[in-house]
Amino acid sequence: MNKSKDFLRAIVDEDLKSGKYKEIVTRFPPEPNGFPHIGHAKSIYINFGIARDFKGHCNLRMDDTDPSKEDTKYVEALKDAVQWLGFDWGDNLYFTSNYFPRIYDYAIKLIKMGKAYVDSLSEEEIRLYRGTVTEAGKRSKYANRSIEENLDLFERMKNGEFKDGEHVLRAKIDMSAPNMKMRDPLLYRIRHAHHFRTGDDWCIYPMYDFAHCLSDYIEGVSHSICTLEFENNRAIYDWVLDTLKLEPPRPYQHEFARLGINYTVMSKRKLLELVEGGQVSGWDDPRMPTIAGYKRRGYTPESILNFCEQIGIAKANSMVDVSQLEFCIRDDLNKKVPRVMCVLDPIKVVIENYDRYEEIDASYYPHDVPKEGSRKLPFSKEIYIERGDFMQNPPKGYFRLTPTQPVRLKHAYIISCSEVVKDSNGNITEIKARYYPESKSGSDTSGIKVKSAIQWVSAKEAKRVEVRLYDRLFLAEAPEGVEDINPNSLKIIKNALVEPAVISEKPDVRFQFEREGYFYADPVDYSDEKPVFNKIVGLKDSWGKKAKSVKPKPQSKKLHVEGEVAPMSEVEQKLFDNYTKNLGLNSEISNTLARDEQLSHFFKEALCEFNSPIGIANIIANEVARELKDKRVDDLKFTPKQLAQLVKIVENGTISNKISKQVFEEMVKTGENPSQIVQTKGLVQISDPAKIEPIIDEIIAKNPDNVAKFRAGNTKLLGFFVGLVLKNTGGKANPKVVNELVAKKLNT
RNA sequence: UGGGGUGUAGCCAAGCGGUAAGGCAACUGGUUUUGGUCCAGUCAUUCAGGGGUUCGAAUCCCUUCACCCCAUCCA
Repeated sequence: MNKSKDFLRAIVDEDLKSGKYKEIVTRFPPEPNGFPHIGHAKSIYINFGIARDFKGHCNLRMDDTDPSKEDTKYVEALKDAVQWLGFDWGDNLYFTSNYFPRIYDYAIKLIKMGKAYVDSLSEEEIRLYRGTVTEAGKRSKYANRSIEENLDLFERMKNGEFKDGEHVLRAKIDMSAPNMKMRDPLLYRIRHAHHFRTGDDWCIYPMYDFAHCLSDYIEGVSHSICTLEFENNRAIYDWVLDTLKLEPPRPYQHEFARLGINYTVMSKRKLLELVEGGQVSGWDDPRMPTIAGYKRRGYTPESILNFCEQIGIAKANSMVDVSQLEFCIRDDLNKKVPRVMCVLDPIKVVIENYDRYEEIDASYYPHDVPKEGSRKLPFSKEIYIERGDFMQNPPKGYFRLTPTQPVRLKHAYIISCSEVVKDSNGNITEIKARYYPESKSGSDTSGIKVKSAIQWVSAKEAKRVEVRLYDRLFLAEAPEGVEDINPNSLKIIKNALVEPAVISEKPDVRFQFEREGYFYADPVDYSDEKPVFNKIVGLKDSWGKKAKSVKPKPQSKKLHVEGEVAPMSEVEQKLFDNYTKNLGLNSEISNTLARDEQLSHFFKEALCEFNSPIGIANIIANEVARELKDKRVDDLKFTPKQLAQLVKIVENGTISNKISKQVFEEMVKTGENPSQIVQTKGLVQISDPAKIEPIIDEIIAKNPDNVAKFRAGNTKLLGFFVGLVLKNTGGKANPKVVNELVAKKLNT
């Protein structure tokens, strides 16, 4: 119930409450230049999910401002992905190219405002003029063209009078801005290319930074959610919208960390490399982290959505473990999918004492899956079992068939091994076995206990199928490129054997091959003549894990280097010395104050009002410093004098230190006098034990569990009780007194 | 290096001055005709490091460190 919201939802919630927006509008804005991957799924889930949760809507917008890379086939793939994941954009499918005329008009407006100019520097020069991260850039000599000239040139750019690269339109912002993105960003470039939607109507195209914010605005988007690498672009986003003085409400950009999953790559470039290099069969290769890949592999949309839900949304760059995804698909399929039997690596078993043929009625689902359904399972003298399910010299803990250990054939009888037939090389070619007639599944009266039940298929009735086993595409946890590729990521088994029910089923159905994993009929290569199954994911395998030796993970202890602190100036040093030697401040506080001119000045003034250096210094170095982080002293609503008064009433015991923070907050907001605030809010400290004790008694009575825990030695809980008492008194109880009383009462 | 961000367990991730949520992974044990599922339990004396403020700090202040993003006429 009390589920915590992610930071984006918290922002949306706030914006709705404050009345900033009437309706929440988000958008999923991919560039149609490649196939969507699971990172897009996260973005889709966030944008459509937030819209759904707040009863707004989400637009699907193709960000098609670069005609050289985009294509209709990608817009189809993108639409497919959104639909497959179960989201609906309704009528809200848009293209940035729809807005080209309006974006052009906005550009004209900027030119007329003197905020944009046509630059005729070469590409090379523009880069040079931009400067570097540490050096300011310099403005182009074309920046001071007249508005008329700019208008004329821009129109002629649009009319196709110039070649690619001859001119660009740039925003006139600041060539020395510390944010590189703000150094007169390009707004339009000339590109004589055929656009897949607007054809040859345009030969100038807006850049992302100009088109995106305006498209959002045009569509009435409220929250423009994108990934972290656009943080620096937010300044332009705001600049364009603000400079144009567009009628509110306008959209704001918020960034989250893109999805990374280990043992795979997620960038379009690297994905394309795999496709073009032939490392995979295409964008929909079941090993690809593309939506098309997962779809073909047999992942369900529910499992992907659930994965997106589980990984959360935050701003920390992170890499999610694939096992989290694998859990999601197993978890989903476990509840849904029929169990059938398949033998991947067959070895023949001849049941010497069985000469009949029967069809066993076998349930598709285990007892714990509440679904109905069964099929006829043919059983006969000759069957196949998995080669790995028999061992002549088994290790300890082996549960399957051995010369001395019987095993159950799932849904059928218990058998035991009577003879092992080998070829001249010593390889096992056949197992002779005997069955126990009274051990039939469901009516077992044999009394034989087995440790395991294994899958099998009847030799005559079994069907041959191709099974494709997939492993991770890369060997490295954070692969760089093809050099890290896993050469064994695909293993094809041409002649696996399945029970007949498997291929009589209709396509697009998933199975669990019992004890093996989940499988999906390949939607591309499957045919009646040649059935092909993709392994979606294996079952958890605690035996296989145990059998393999587990490698211990090396744990490195974090080492830390102490960095160098910048030296103080002479003035600062003098102040510092004065603070420590004459006023008795500790070095940390002295340091903070001495190094900040605003703080030291504030301190000096406050001291004139009330001479308590330590008290005043503490609150300035802590609380005032916080307020001054994004403000200047002149913008503060309270004065040094008022601050000194605050310290005074703390020191004379009128209010507690805790309450002083509350009073301070109020001073920040209103600039009122501290004593006034204390009076109107009734914040005077309660130190009388007689008033506090009954509250403590009540709380102790209400929390017997925690009292017991405390008495059992969990002394951390003292804070819990103190907190409750303080909460109960509105923070007014004297915490020192409360601490003492609580400790006393709990210990008796 | 200037600017913008981020550091909570092996991996994600809540937390916003008062008992360190949850999921994955891992590990016990139980159930089981899947070595699956399910169930019960274990798994952070501590939040990148160091200091400070406070009765009390993952949360506030100072400082150091590490990592990511920005110098495409890509998005």
